[in-house]
Parts: sequence; structure tokens; C-alpha cells
Amino acid sequence: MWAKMEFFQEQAVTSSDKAFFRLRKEIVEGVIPSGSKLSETELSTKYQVSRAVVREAINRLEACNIVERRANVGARVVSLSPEGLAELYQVREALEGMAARLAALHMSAEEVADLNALLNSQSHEVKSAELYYQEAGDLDFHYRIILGSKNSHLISMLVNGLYHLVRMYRVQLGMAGPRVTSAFDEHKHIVQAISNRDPELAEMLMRRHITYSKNNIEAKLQNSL
Amino acid sequence: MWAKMEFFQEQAVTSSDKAFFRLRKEIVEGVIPSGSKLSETELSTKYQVSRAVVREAINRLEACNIVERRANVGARVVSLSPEGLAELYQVREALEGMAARLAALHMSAEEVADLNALLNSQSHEVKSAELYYQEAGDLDFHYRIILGSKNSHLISMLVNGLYHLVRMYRVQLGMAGPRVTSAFDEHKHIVQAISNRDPELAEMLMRRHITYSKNNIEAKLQNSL
DNA sequence: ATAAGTTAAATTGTCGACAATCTATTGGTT
DNA sequence: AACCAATAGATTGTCGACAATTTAACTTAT
Repeated sequence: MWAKMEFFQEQAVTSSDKAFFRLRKEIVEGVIPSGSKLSETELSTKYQVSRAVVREAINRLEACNIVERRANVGARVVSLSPEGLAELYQVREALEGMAARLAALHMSAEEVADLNALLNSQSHEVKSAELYYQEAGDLDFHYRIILGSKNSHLISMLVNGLYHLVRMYRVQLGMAGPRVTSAFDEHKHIVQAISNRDPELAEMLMRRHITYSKNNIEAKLQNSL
Repeated sequence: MWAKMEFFQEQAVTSSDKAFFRLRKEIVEGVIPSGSKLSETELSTKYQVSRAVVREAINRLEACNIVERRANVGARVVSLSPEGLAELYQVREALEGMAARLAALHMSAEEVADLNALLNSQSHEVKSAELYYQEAGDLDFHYRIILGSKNSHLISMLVNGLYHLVRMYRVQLGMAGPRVTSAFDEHKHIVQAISNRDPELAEMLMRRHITYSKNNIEAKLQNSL
């Protein structure tokens, strides 16, 4: 059912790709704690590759805003903060709102049908409390709309950039599954607007959905700090 | 008067920085034509630096979406197209709209005063038809609002990413100064909304302003193709 | 003559070593 | 004791060479 999640199944062809993916994974999942320094030599011995490939991986992570680098000093994993989270969600609201608007205009009839089918399958699981995949389901929903915008800049910024940071916050604040049913209803309304080819409403609903999501995760952040 | 334009006065500390800035400049200004291939060895001899430096510069340009790279094949300068322009302005509308909204909330009273002063000085030049710096003036206006948002992600995406692409379109389509007076009026209304601390209106006006700007540049693009 | 297979040239990817810069420790001075 | 200067150590930045892959040219067979 979640077979269509091969979205970010980005395949590593070069050695730097592998280092980049591995390093990103370890950072996002907190194996490498946020705020810690990234030593090029240390990582090169740990990953059994040259310093050049580690360096390239770190440069890419810098472009994703996952690490901060200072010339002649080094790179540090970004540190998580309430302000950083708020900024992140403000950008998400802007970009995903636009994505929903464009999706209402550009998604094919088949893609809209698939999106409805996805929601129906999720509806069953929500009712029967099979919430195992709820996080993956949420991701799947958002990814489809982002891709449905057919805007390569939008897609790249969100998929390659922001979403890994969002996941970093989610994972490291340990929020497995909040707000399942209410989020599901919001998803339903968004899809309805897209089905009706109503760009303005789709954008507005998506923005409200993300604002709610922000408030929810911010509340959790208050507790965990 | 335009002294505050040291915004993107990013200073190059490392050798890669210099190569990156130089290469970006040559691409944006069309010295290196869009669509052409970037040979690492060729550039390294041309710039008198190691291939590693050029490589790092190209990687950074890829992160800016100024060049496209394929593993084991090489990098090409992106090619300009009406679709690419439309996508660019859709993202600009989303991000700068949000920037205007946040600027209405977060700009200091002093910053707002400076912004008003900027408009007044420009008003004089518009009336007296001294339009020499009108492009720089437009940039200055937009930059201040972007920085006024106080959102580092937003700032980074626009200043380090999109704006160079926008400028690439502007320069290579040879549009020096369109739409001066009407754009100036739009700027005035946006600043008014920010002065009134009206986020919703500021966002809406900024989005319309960018949409108009898009339509204008798209019309020119029709002629030049 | 066209198409597929093979080989050669050129380009990118990776590596280890050297140079330049920063950080921390040490020693000296007020 | 606090502050500044100099030095030693460690880390990053840059380089040229080698390895792997792709592209092109050339050969050969149908």
C-alpha cells in the first residue's frame, strides 16, 4: 500500500553520495548529536574513505542547512531550538501552501484519484487504530502534493532540504504519532479542494494544516526542554 | 544613498569562495552561456587553481540550482526557459510573500523608518526620471524586506539561491528597467502595510507585486524567443 | 550502409601529502 | 591574579597524481 514511497529512494552512485546519505541519516536520527563538531579526519577513518569525499558530503549537508560551517574552523551540526523550529515551519507553510495551490492546478486526474485512494486506505487504518504507519502515511500525503505541484524548485527545496530538518526535529524530540485523527481530517479537506480544482482553498487549508502541526510540535518542545 | 547595499557583499575568505563567486558571476552575466558544459580541468587552468577548488565551486553552484550535475558525466549551466521562469516566480511569490508577512511582524521601528526613507529618496528619482539606479533600488527594497523577516532559512533561500537565478534571467533577457513607476507605487503600498503592522495585507500585496513582475518579464520573454 | 562490439581518449571521482590557518597551551609581564 | 605574546599542536584548505567511468572513434559483421 505504501509502495509509492520510493519518492526519496535516491540512489547513491558515487562514494560521496553514500557518505552524504549515511552522515545525514546519523545526524537526523541523533546518532551524531546536534551541536557536535564534525571532524573530517575522524569521519574519513570511521567511514573508510578519503577526506575529500567526507568534505564533499559535509559541503552538501551545509547546503541543506543541516550543518553550519566556518572557513578554516570546521563544521558543526546545527542545534535545535524553538526559534529554529518556528522559522522552519514558516517556510514550510509558504512553500507547501504554494505546492497545494499548484497541485490543484497541475495534478493529473490519475494522481488525484491515487491521492483519494491513499486517503481511503488510511481512513480504514485510522478507524481501526492501526496507527503503525501513521508517520509514513503523513509523509506520503505531503510528498504527493509537493510532487503534484510539478515545480522543480519547490520539490527540490522541500524534499532535499527542509524535510530532513523537519524529520530531525521530529525524531530528536521523540514524537512518534501525534494528532492522528485531526490531521487526517485536514488531509481529507485538502484533497477535496484539490479534487475540485480550487487552488486558493487548497493553499489556505494546507497553510492552516501546517500551522496546526507547528503548534502541536511546539507544545511538545516546551515539555521536553 | 544606496550605501546600505552591502547586503550581499559576501567576502571571499577561501580560494574556493573566489572561484565560486567568479564562476557564478560569469554564468549569471552570460559570459559562460546557459546550457554550456563546465569542464573542471578547463576551468582550473583558466582560474589558475586546483581542480578540487573548481569542483567545490561547481558543487556549490549545483546547490544554488545554477548548474545541473550528473555523476561521472559533468556539470552544465542550466538552460533558461519560460517554464523555468514561471516556476522561479511561483517560489518567489510564496517565499517573499511570507517574508513581507514576517517583516510586518518583526521589523524594528528603525528598520521601518529606513525603509520609508528609502522610498522617499526613490520617489524623488522616479519623478525626476533619474532611473539609472532603478534596478539597484528595486533590489534594495526587496532585500530589506527579506532581511526584515528575521527568518534565516527564508533569507538564505532567497539571497543565496533564487535571486541569482532571477538576475540571470533579467540580465540574459536584457531587461534593464521595466515598469518603474507602477512598481514604485506597489512598493509604497507594501511599506504602508508593514508600517501599519498588517501582516496579511503585506503578504497579499507582495504576492501581487511579484505576480505583476512575473507577467511583465514573461511578456518580454515572448518577444525575445 | 547500418548496427553492434571493441578499443582509445578524455573526463570525472578518489586518494594521500603538503601548505595555510586556527586553537590551546605555555611563558612572561604588569 | 589577570592579561598579552609566542609557540606547539591539530584541523582545515589546496594540490597533483592515480583510478574508475563515460564518450567517441574505429573495426567488424550482418
